[in-house]
Amino acid sequence: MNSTMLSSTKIESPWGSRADREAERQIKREAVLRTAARFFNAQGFHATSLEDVAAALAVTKPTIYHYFRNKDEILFECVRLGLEGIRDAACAAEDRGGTGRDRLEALMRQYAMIMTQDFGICVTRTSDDQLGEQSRLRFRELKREIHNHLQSVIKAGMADGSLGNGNARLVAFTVAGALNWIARWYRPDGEMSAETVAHSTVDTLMRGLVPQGASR
Amino acid sequence: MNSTMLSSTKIESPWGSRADREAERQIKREAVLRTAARFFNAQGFHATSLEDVAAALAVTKPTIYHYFRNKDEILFECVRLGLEGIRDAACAAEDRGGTGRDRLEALMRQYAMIMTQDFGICVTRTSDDQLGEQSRLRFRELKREIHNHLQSVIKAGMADGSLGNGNARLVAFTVAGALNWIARWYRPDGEMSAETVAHSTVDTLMRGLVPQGASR
DNA sequence: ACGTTAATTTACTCATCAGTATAGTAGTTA
DNA sequence: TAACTACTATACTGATGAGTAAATTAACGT
Repeated sequence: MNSTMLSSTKIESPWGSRADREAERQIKREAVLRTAARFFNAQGFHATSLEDVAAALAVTKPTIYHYFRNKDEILFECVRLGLEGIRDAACAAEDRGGTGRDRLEALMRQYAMIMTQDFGICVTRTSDDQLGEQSRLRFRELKREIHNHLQSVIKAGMADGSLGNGNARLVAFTVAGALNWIARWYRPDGEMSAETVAHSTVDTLMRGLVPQGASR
Repeated sequence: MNSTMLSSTKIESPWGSRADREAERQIKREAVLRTAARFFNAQGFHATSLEDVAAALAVTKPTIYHYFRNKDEILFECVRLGLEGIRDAACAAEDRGGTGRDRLEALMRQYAMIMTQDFGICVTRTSDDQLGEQSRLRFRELKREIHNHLQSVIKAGMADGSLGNGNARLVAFTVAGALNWIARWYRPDGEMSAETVAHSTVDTLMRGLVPQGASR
């Protein structure tokens, strides 16, 4: 390539070095988070040292500290990604129209799917005592937000008659428990696909254990 | 009291010093376990030092080591008590007669109740990476045993028609998730009694979310 | 070429906490 | 009273791991 072929003023690349760098940085941050989440899920938060994470990425610990303030921030970002995924699914479900039951079903399916993924699993396995004071508050805030969405969709369904009546708060906990628990037992390398698990779990919750149409 | 009233050979007390001591020892062991379980539940296992536990009992760390080999043994004993409670409830439910559905309902109620208590909460909050190699195996063993009981009662109900058909393994996970989750949100000082929560959660699982008698 | 900034390393510090060595005390037995 | 055992405390060791200081290299803009 001959430089005479270019005009004197160099064309600003849309992938200018500034943005490039920033993108690189984000990619690296994400890699750290994903790796960390997998370690946390496999060995637990406290049993995972940042040296483990660094080694898995073939770098050293201070490199990680170049991207994150501390271990707490890493854990929080992991659970944030998981929780925001669920929250977004909840918002999408609410906007989607249909009966309360339809919306709840969509929400639960999405929720269940996230529970089979790295950051979703991390959410269920993280208890707030593992986070620092600030993160703990935001963690609780996000969880409460999701619980409120869930509860409100359930209430809507009870109101429009598409769901049976009951204590919406308690029903929400029951649903959340069943869905969250997926993260504890599901193995991606097992026989069932995530979709099958999600579908089937939602179905069980919706229809209950007693035979359909059974008197009571 | 006059010693001449007693025959020359002293009567061996059933509360002889030997047995007395042993009983004292058990009481102290239990106090340690209960205190430890509460700390574990409130702050997490790793965030709880044995000095914390000792201080709460107004003794020092080496005293605890006089009753337990190590921290791992303490955690394991806590979860063992919780898990054996559930297992015993499962066995009792199986022996109790009635349809599969009746037995499942009894089992779930008991299970739910245990999930509102110290050692039961400890079970749900403990992940096996927190235990040593040996304890981890026994922990998993006990959990599997419970899962098997649960699954077999569900299968029995499906077979005798008192429960709707489905994938028993997956249904068992759904049930276990909803029940285990109680330990995460239930607060004894809240509005609902443990009995109410247990009853209501079981009811939701049994009847499902859709209105009864709904077509589909 | 030159200074600046991002990225990464080696080699540390520092705190925490599980677990122990050792010694002292109280009650029991002979 | 002497020896023994159970129990508890003081004062330590040792390992682990979070987080940092400082030096090094690579990349970029001017």
